[in-house]
Amino acid sequence: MQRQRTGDLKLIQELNRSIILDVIRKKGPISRSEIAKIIDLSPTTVTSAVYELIQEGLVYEDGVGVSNGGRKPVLLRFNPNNHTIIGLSISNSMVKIADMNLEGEALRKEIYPTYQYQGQEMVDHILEVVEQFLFKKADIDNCQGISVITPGIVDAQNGVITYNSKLKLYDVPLKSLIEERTHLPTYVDNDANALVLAESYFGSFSTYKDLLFITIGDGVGAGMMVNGSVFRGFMGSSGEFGHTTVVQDGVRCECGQTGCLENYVNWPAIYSKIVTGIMTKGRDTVITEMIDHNLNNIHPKVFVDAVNQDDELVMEIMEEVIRYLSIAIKNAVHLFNPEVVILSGDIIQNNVVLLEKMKTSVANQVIPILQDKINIQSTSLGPEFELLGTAAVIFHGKFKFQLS
Amino acid sequence: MQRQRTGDLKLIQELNRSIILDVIRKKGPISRSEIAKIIDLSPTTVTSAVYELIQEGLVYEDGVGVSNGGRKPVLLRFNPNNHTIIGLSISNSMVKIADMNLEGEALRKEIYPTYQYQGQEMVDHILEVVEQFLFKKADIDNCQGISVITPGIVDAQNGVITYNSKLKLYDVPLKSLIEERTHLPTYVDNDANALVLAESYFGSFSTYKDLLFITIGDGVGAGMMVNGSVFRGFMGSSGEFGHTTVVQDGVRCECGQTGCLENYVNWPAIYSKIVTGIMTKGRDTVITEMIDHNLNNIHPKVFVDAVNQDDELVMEIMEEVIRYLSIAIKNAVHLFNPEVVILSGDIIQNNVVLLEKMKTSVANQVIPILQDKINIQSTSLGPEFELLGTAAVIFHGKFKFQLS
DNA sequence: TTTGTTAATAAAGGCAATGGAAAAAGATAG
DNA sequence: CTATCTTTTTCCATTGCCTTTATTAACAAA
Repeated sequence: MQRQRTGDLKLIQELNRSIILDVIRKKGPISRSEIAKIIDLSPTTVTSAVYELIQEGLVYEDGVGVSNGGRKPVLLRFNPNNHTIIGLSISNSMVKIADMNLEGEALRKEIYPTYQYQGQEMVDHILEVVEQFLFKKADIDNCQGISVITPGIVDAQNGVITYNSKLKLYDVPLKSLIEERTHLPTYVDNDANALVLAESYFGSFSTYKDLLFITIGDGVGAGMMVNGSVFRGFMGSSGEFGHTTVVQDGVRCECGQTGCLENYVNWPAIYSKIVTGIMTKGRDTVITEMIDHNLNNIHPKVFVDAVNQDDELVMEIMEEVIRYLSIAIKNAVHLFNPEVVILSGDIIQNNVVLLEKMKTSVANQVIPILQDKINIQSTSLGPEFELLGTAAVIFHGKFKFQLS
Repeated sequence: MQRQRTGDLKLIQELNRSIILDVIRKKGPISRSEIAKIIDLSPTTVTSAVYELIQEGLVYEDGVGVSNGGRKPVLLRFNPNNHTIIGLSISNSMVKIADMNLEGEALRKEIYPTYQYQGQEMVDHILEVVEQFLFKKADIDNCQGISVITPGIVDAQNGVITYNSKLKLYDVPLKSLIEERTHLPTYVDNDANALVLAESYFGSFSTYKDLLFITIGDGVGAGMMVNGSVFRGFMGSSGEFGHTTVVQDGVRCECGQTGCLENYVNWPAIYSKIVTGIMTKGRDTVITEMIDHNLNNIHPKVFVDAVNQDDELVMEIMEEVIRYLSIAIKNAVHLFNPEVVILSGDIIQNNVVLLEKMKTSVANQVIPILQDKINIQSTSLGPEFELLGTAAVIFHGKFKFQLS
């Protein structure tokens, strides 16, 4: 049993600073006195906390506001540019590394393919990328640390990649490996967990406290935010959403089971259905033109475009995806009752039709009382979502007060 | 957005007191100096905190321990008997009310049938029961409050029963209704949520921080403990585990869907399968003797006894229950990764066979890395589990430090 | 110019934890 | 049995953070 943190004076201060910084980030520009009113702290305390935050370079004064009948308020803003963070996103196909500010805006970014590396080769590749990147970095001083996110099961506490079958990474202590080489504090987390944090810090869902975040790509994963903090599960393997059973005695999955959601809705599944439609069944579809008769050109974007053109074949395929996905989402909603379900992945981007149909489908399947509360949205993170994920993890670890 | 609590000296004290009380409860009898060592607080702080706890009657000194080479330590114990709590458990068939100490041991207990009451009649019945019970109670002074638990969707924050279809209770503000009449602080919570708390406070699972608690009775519900605190979901409707889809196009459920878990594994389903086996199919089973040829005598205990006698018909039925339940549990485990899944309900009690088979079945269905970590146990709460549930809710609300 | 209001800061006081010293109560070596 | 060392608990002065109560700054309205 990990020891719980006890209370001392430092704890009060940390907590209050964290709350004040949060208010400035979310509601800035804002005056000291308004902060005091909002969170019910004495003006004096706010003043001294803000002084510290300004010293640390996290906050700056930015002119004055309009008077409410007396002295004009001095407006405070969050300053994301005084500290940098290094984000590293590992996916099956590539390694992205970037130097960012505290809002996840990239100052410099590099992308490397994974060269089909697996196991130790992959680990070496990652370490090499980090070292090379740091070598070119001017000021290490303001760097708050390195944040690594990856699919698979991660022990975030110890910074170990426990299990990633596609990259063949088993019990890789990435945190210590990177810290040894760089001497920078390093965080390692699961990608879906990081993305749900990012939605909360940088996205449109900052006011929500119970989120279910679902990514659909080569695999299907989920991240959960519960009572305002990421839920990782006992071994850090929560969110194995892709292996929800949606068909009894369905197709075999590499996990050893049959009928796993993943095999019905991930991109390879959709891709192969499109190909089958075109080649085997000789179906007429707008895709044939869009890809210039080259099947290798079928990418998620093509799928979405076809949906938006109301293509018959693609709509059929999408209906099937929705059918399976909505069963799994429905079950998760019954267990979790999140305030919003956020979908992400290439086939979701700009796909309003899918979102609407999904919402209807889920609403039709849940218990009556939840029916009109179902809220399914697309991710608000934009194209650099992985980087925002890494930034969120480090921001959370460094600047957010947590008891445990 | 509900305002977050800011830090002051009172917060520190509350936190430390709560931690110290917890240590004494779980590890007592224990000396002041050992507490200081365990939680890394200064001995001085422990002494003064313990002084307060003794003043409040929550802790008492109980003799001295063996010396470790110096002065003998004074041993401290948790004193559950100086405060009382009133627990009220509402189920579909009865209302239980009891006067208890802080460990959930009943001093006085009364059980009323529900008389098929529904809606307002039921509410009046509950209020009547509470008033009558309080009327006979000698010392109201030490009473910490009233705790009500009930199936269905509950807004625990505001103490409102949002939705209970069987008792036809919709948006009943029970907390205010009871507080108006009794002037005692009242807590209202969902039964499964309360039971998972009880497992953590009074059961064998106090060291676990991520629990999934499943009740099987007339309905099927789930309570979840996440990072050491109960997870209620956005509207308080988390844990609607009974409406997980386990069969496509299965039997119709009263929720409007088909194939809900509930209809395959709850007691009415099992009961009707037994009756069908005996009456329609003329199956030979030990049950016929056990119930003296009267079908009304078929109770969950009979089912369990038959299982333990390896009765063919009953084993078939149980295998079916396990098949459906394990699908749902498997999905939940993938999403949640709880440290342990706790099963409760009449058909689970003393049913080691079911537990073992369930464990095997779930383990065979989860992703490889989880296979040997699957931990499924029977509830440790004993026959008065509802009362322990009510006690846990009030104990948690009154004596457990929480930030939010 | 006077008066009233809002914003920010300064000084003093309250309070919880802490570290050091001391008291209480034994253990142990000789 | 005495002197010394340990362990446990408590007392006291100190530290540090928040709050209350002025005080100053800056402005609006009359």
